[in-house]
Amino acid sequence: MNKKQEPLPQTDRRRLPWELPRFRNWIAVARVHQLWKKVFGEALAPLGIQLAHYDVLANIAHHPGLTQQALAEKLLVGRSAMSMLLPELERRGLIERRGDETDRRVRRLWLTEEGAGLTETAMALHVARLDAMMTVLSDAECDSIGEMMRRIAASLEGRTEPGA
Amino acid sequence: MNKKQEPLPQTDRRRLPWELPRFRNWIAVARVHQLWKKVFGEALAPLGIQLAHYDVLANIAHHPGLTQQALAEKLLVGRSAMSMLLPELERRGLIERRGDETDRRVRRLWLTEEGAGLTETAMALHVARLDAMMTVLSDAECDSIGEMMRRIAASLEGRTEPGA
DNA sequence: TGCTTTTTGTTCATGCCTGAACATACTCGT
DNA sequence: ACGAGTATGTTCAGGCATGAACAAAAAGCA
Repeated sequence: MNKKQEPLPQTDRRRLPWELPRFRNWIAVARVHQLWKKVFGEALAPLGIQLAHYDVLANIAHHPGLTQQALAEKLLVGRSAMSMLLPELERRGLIERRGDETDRRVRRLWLTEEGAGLTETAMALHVARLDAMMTVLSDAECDSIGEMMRRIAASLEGRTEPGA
Repeated sequence: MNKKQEPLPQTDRRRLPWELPRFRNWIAVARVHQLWKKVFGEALAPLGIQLAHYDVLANIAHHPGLTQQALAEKLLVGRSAMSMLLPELERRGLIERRGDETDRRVRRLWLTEEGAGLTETAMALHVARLDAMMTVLSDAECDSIGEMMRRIAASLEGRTEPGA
């Protein structure tokens, strides 16, 4: 209507939320998480596994014998994702799936010896990279982030403190 | 070798990093971000768009006329992702791609009137949801998260402070 | 000017994830 | 013991991402 090169007045920049603190701060969180996934994913490549594989292996290491369902919940993905991912890890000899003896529906997950070794290496790498990333924070700052994030997670999952 | 039900001694839990503060704290960050994507993605569904679409629209609103390349960098994705996503948004009449007059390689991105309206609605929803999520934080806490995250992002991107 | 290098965007094969539909197996009430 | 309801895992079609190969256009340089 008015100018030719800029077809619309476009959204009024002063109305945009980029200047709201909460908005800007959240953008920073999202950006860091995305960057981290990129960086750590690349660091993991020499080990021959990907981020999704690592998450699976690390969780089995932490909770040996857990079911596919429980693993999917921990990873915040659907069960079908596990049905597609796990056979590959099993084929590579990193994990073992064996049926539960009392409930023949479930398949419980265990690391093989090779899988446990790889997982330990990968987790050491994980910790090293995290330490490197967090050199810009003091221990207290890092802890305060964790504490606040756990508070937010509780609120997001609907489980607000019983006292409220 | 030893027991039958648990084939391996499994990784020694005391050696696992889940008890390291930095590890645990980072897990919380990752979890919150994933939860948020789930929650906000569902909130966006009634508007007929998905998270990836919203990110595109909001960034065009913030930087009207930016190129596909610049947009991809802001979103931390490859250029090809834009080549596949944008035609759909264009077909739905939400954005407009027009060639630059002086550089005939680039295609600059603009919101249509309809796209601008939808984006404004979606961003209002975004802000509302963020406010709801962050009620468990004080303004100062929220700001401190943002400040620390920007510090981490700078370190991750390799651009440490010139003073160091 | 003319050649090489770089930049921008597209296409294609591939991969992980989703959500619905399904088969199997357990559970609970009667 | 039986049947309805529920839970676990698998399959499949579809969607968004990647990364390499490609075409077109611009920029650098002799």
